[in-house]
Amino acid sequence: MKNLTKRQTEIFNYIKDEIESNGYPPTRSEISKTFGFKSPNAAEDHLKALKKKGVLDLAAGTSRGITLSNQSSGIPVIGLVSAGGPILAEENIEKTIPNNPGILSHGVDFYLKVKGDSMIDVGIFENDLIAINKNIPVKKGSIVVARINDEVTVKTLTKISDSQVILRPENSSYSDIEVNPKKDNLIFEGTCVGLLRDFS
Amino acid sequence: MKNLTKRQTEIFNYIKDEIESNGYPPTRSEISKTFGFKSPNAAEDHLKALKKKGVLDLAAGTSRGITLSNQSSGIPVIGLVSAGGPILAEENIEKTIPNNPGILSHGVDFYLKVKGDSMIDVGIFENDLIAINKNIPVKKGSIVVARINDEVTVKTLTKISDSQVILRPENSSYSDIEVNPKKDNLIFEGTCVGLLRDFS
DNA sequence: TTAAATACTGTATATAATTACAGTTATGAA
DNA sequence: TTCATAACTGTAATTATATACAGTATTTAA
Repeated sequence: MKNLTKRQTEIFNYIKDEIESNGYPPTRSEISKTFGFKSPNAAEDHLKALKKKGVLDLAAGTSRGITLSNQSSGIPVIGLVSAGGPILAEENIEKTIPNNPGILSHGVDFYLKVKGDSMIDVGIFENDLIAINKNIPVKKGSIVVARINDEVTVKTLTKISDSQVILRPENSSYSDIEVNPKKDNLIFEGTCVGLLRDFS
Repeated sequence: MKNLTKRQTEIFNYIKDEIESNGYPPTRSEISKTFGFKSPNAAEDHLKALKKKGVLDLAAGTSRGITLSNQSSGIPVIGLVSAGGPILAEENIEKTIPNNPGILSHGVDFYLKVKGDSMIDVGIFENDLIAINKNIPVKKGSIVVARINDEVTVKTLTKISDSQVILRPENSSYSDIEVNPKKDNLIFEGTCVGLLRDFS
């Protein structure tokens, strides 16, 4: 998101939520009422700012003519992760796909396109898209996206302690990966909350 | 859909399309303009009829306050198929989940909840939801939903001719199923176009 | 055959909604 | 210091929108 202020983020999220739950965007006065503005122009100003920052579009003269821009409405699909930067860096985003609230039980921050066959025993195949939530605390038994010394991998987390983390490939041809979080640089990028496969 | 007339179906589909492409529902006059009505009341009447038939909801006094009802916006998830009737019969619908245009390359008519392990070698596991399109012509190599003498099954179609159809389980513990369409009652319910798995 | 439903036209009005203009106050960058 | 941005209040006007009422003609189910 393009440097939204705290307040702008609040407004933007409200609009997004309204669209999702109501099926149509809010009016200026509905926004004002929600945030306690005494003038609908406060909402108007915010909408203009959000439009200027490219996160939404406004249809002139149209009631409730607010739409989320492509940039802000889609969920990024991450292909290969380049070394160094954050996983959601621009250069890693292969495309975005529409948000699909209600299909999975958890929220999805991004999709990761699966490489290799290390998880086929749990039915995760190459080129599947796995849905990742960044905020669920990782726990034993979960399928996690981990970054070990800048290499990103998807495995089942089978042990987690201060001195030892074990990541298990779900494929009998591969061996467990043991990581010492004190020595190695281990980051959990998120937990797998779903899987999407497209037969095209 | 609850016995919509031809005209009502047209109106309903237009509203659905507008919501999908614009992000918000149309007004009475937009509907009227599209269909050539000379009075916005024609649209009003249609909306009332569609509401009465339960396919949409109207928020009173609210501009563009049209929402598709759950019934009409969701895609049915089929659990166990009872013998005799059509696969999409009311009693087979376990729940509905929101439509997700843009995620899969083909349209989805329903989801089928997978039973058993006969397709695990292609990564289709028990309780996965497979997305089914009813209208794609079935062809060799596709994963299809077939009904053989009233029993519904998901298999790979490996041979199809007038006298012999072979359905292959993707699990080495199972054997091919040979069907003679002249003797057995064989119906193809659709082609698998995607897969959805929820890790909850 | 009769009433109800369908599919509209035509008119009218209250109110919902957008949006411009004129300000105020605070903050951070040039 | 000064200007741009942010975050509002307050007022007002045009226009967008919902929606009622009164009709007409046709089709469909009881």
